[in-house]
Order: sequence, then C-alpha cells, then structure tokens
Amino acid sequence: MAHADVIGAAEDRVFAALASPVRREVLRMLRDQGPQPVAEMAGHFDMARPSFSEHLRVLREAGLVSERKVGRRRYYRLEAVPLHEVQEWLNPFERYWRERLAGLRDVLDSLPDDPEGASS
Amino acid sequence: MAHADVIGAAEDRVFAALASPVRREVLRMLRDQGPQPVAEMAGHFDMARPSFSEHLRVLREAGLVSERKVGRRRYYRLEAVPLHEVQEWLNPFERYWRERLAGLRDVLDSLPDDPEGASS
DNA sequence: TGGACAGGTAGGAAATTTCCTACCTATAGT
DNA sequence: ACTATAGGTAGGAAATTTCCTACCTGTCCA
Repeated sequence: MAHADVIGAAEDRVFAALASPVRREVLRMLRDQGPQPVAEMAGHFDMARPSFSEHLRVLREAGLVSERKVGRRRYYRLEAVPLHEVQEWLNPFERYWRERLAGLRDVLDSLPDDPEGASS
Repeated sequence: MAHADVIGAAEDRVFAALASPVRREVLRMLRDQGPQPVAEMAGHFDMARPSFSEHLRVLREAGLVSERKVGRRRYYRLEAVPLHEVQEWLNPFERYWRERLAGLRDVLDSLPDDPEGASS
C-alpha cells in the first residue's frame, strides 16, 4: 500500500530536517519569538542568505514551518504537528530510558556527598 | 565553556543518528526483541554487512547502543537514555502541537459524518 | 519610472554519507 | 594446527548535503 510509504517518507523528512543544529535552532526561535521574517532569523547565523534559504526549504518540505507573505517580507511560522509524530515515535522507548535513569539515580544516591564535583 | 559544546555535539550525534530509517529500525528491533547479535539484525536489511556495521558504528558513537561480546558474537543492546534527551528537546514544543491538534479536532467535529472516508 | 530591499533560484565546490568489494582479526570446533 | 564463522576495518565510488557567488523576481517608496 502506497499510503504507508508516503507516511514513512514524511517521517524521514522530519527526522532528516531535525538532524541539522541550524534547523533545530530555527525551530526554537520560531517557538520562542513567534513568526518572523527571514532576515530577522538569518541574522543569528554566520551564513550566506541562500544557504539559510535552503535550510528553510528543508523545514518547509518537512512541514515544520509555513510562510505567509506580508508586503515584501515572508513571515515564517512554526508548524509543530510533525514534532508530535516524532514524539509518538519516541513514546515506546520511554520505559527503557526510565529504567536506566532510575538505576542511575539509585547509584548516585548510594555515593558519598561531593558538592564540589571532583570529576576531572 | 567547553562543556556545553560537548553536550551540543552529543545532541548533534543523536539527532544525526536518528536521521536514517535503517538506524531507527535497528533501535526498534532492539527495543522489541531485546539484545541481538549483528547477523540477526542485518538479515532484515538488503545491504552488505560492512554497510550495516557502519550504521552500528554511528549508533554506538551516539550512545544509542552498546555491545557485549559473547563468544564470537557481539550482542547489541538498546541504550535509550539519549532518546530521553531528544524528548526533552521536544517538550517545549508540545503546547504548540496541542493547540494545533485541538484546532483540527474542532474542525473535524464540525464536518458532516462521512464514515467511508471519501478522500481519494 | 527608477532605485532599493526582501528573499528566492541556479550552478558549482567541498564535505559528508551511504553503499560497495576486498581483506583482516578473533573465536569455535574438529 | 586448520577451517569456518562473526563481524570488523580499509579504501573508494556515487549520492547527498551544505555552503558559496551570481543573478532573478516581486514589492515598496521617492
């Protein structure tokens, strides 16, 4: 069935989009500061404008952002629903890291106090 | 401070590791079927052995799997804690997709019933 | 109507990823 | 010791990603 392939391809694009630190930072900026035009975001990155445009294209094709034209600006906006799909992918793993974190906490609790952090 | 860079680099490696459908599938297999030797997992992929080894290396360097030698086999095991860090990255976005999903549900509720799903 | 500005596309170089074949190492069994 | 098996490393081709400079389009404003 082709439907599952399309879903799968969409999932691939979302995970691939998140693989870049630049693109994750863009999502964070849109989350914390709301919709913004390109120049506002691009100013935070040491990168030529077309390179930044390319990152926006990857985010757009993953469905993670949308754009709205206002005059000669394009406001980009966070579209968070695909991130929900990522979380759903993660959910079945949760019990495994909870086990591990619980085990780690037990070990730490059994160590002598060391408020200064003597590691190194 | 170098520490944050190291943390950042670790986060990068985890997200980059998740970008491959093959590697996500490996994590799922280790989750659902427990620790397994390489051949058992590799059999599910149409890929030469060294290519699969390379995927395992990426997962190892991201801290997402560990290996334990038993005879001449190496059992790989899921290490889920880095996935917890992914979930923590995702958490601050949750309220945005919840808004969206709630909005979508309202729209769907306002549509006439269509049990057969008429979308082609 | 002519800049100037926002932001995209085109085309290409360099780096990285993904896959391969060939080969090496370590362990098990005879 | 010899051979087979598990799985890694080496080296390289092809595809993809990431960045660049140059240029184009659309909108605003004088």
